[in-house]
Amino acid sequence: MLRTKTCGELRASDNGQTVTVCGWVDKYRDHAGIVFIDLRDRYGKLQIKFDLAENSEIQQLARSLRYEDVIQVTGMVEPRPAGLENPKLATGAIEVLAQDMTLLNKCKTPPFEIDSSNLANEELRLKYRFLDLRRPELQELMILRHKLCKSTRDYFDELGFLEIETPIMGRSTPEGARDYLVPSRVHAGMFYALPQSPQLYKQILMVAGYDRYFQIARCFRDEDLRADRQPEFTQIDVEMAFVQREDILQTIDGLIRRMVKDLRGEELGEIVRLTHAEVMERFGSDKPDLRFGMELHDLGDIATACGFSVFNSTIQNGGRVRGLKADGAAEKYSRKNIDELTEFVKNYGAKGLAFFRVKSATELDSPIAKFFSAEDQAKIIARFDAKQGDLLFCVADTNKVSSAALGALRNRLAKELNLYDPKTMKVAWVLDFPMYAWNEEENRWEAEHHPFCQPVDEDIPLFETDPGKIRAQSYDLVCNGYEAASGSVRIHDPAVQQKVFNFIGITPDEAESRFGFLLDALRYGAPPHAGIALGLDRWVMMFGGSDNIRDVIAFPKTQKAADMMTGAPSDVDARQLRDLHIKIDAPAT
RNA sequence: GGGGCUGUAGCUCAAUUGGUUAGAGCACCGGACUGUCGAUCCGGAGGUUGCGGGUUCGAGCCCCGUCGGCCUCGCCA
Repeated sequence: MLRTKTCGELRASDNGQTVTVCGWVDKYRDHAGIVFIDLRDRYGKLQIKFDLAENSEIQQLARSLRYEDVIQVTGMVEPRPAGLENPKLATGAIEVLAQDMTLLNKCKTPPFEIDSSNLANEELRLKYRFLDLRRPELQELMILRHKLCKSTRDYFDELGFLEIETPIMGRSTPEGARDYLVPSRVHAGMFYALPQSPQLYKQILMVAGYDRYFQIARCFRDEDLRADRQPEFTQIDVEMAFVQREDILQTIDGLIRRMVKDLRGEELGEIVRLTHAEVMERFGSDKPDLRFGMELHDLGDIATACGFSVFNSTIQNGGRVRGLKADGAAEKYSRKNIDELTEFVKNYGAKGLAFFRVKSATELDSPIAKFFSAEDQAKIIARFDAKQGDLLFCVADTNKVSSAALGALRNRLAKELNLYDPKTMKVAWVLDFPMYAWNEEENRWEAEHHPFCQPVDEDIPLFETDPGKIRAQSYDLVCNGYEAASGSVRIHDPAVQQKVFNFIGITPDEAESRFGFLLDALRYGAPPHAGIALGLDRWVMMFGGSDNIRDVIAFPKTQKAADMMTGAPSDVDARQLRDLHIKIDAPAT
């Protein structure tokens, strides 16, 4: 070992010890006769003192140190003079008087300063990820991620789960996200697909008798990125046999409580259970942020009879008029601000955004107030339980658009109005998702969750009459506006599975060719089983208070799925392509 | 595929209505300084304004194209 102590662990009780520490020069303060170096490693920072009177050779070397040089220092732990302790540092009560120093490696002048208070642009930081990862804030997130994995493994191990790895190179199956493909050298023209999730493997593990499985599994989806989506990401993947929905919910409740306990030392509050229909109605989103209220209200009855043609025609056409209330925000939002919000909701398909400032307990102030009778104005105010100074927003549109627009508006307003403490976590289950959704473009029914999800038994007759009403035995766990986990009871009857494939337009031949191995497995004594997968990266974000998934992944990709550090993806040798029987047919640039 | 924001010194930013030699802080280099901790003080060097075209007497600023980054809609069983 090149060191006897780390930079974060020395305290006043270590006074008098001779120690050897290693680390990076975080700061240097050169006073000629005395030089201070703040030495940094991932455990903390430590002040090293170089005193001319003690050793002039080391002193001269110390004066040449620059940011991010790597040094090894041997010296004596000393108390700092009274009044000169640094309360900002855990090691601030002491310093190390250097007796010997080795410059282990010089650092080129860094392209940006390792300083979270003045961040360089992200593109540059991603290119020099090895420098950005030195920031204590990112190191904290990596540590948090490790702890979350450890907590997960401990929890499942204690419950008798087995962590089993599944292949990265698998078979491409239809449905779902676009696959990342790996060409086969041995089988010309054939491809492996990277897993979008280990879904089929874990179900087959259930058939194989591994009734409690989990895996911290890398997943790949070739779709466009978002602030919370990377092309490769990590799931805590779970599956259990001989269980019902309730068993999964309770098992995962336990996991979340364990994580909160282990990472924050806190007891998590209630994990409420809501239905999909309820959250769409109350929050306009299937992943509502429950840290604040600001629920949606329906104005359909008032809209039908009011004098505002936009409202009553929307209702006549089968649409909805709904709205939400921003408490006391009437004066906080100028007409210009509201115009911006109007543009904002247009992104979600809304044609406009009606607003009312509440003038009194019975009167509204708005460009469209004249279309509403005194009676209607009072009704609207009562519906929102509004008071003077509140600001009301309404969207008149299809059910889907009004939900999307108001759901997004709700999140935006809450953020702007600081309606919640970003550190709190509000976790809830969303149950009873619809099983299928009609795909307008492809003119067919599509699985909302995935094709292996078991319908609610009593809804099965609806296949013949009203498939859109069939509820799935699926469940999402939402936290702070993120979809944090998603799962379902699976189909274990091959006949039901065949029926579902058929319903979503996969012919028996196709099902047999694409999913034959699963159907076959189901025919060989498949136990009833259910499972779920948690988005590990998102949980780290939530625990770490980050709103950017790149912060919680050591080597993330940019929005165009590129790695700025390594330059991936890249072209390859002609030889490699020849081996893989591949000819490039890219559009000319 | 669509919408929005963005690119000026190594970094973070500024630069009036299109107008002189594109500035500041930090970093870097040199010097001073024995108790600093965002050290301080003095001095210096540092620019293809992402790239390509256009308009103009004159472009960091306007126009067209292009490349990269970020947010977002679609997409993400």
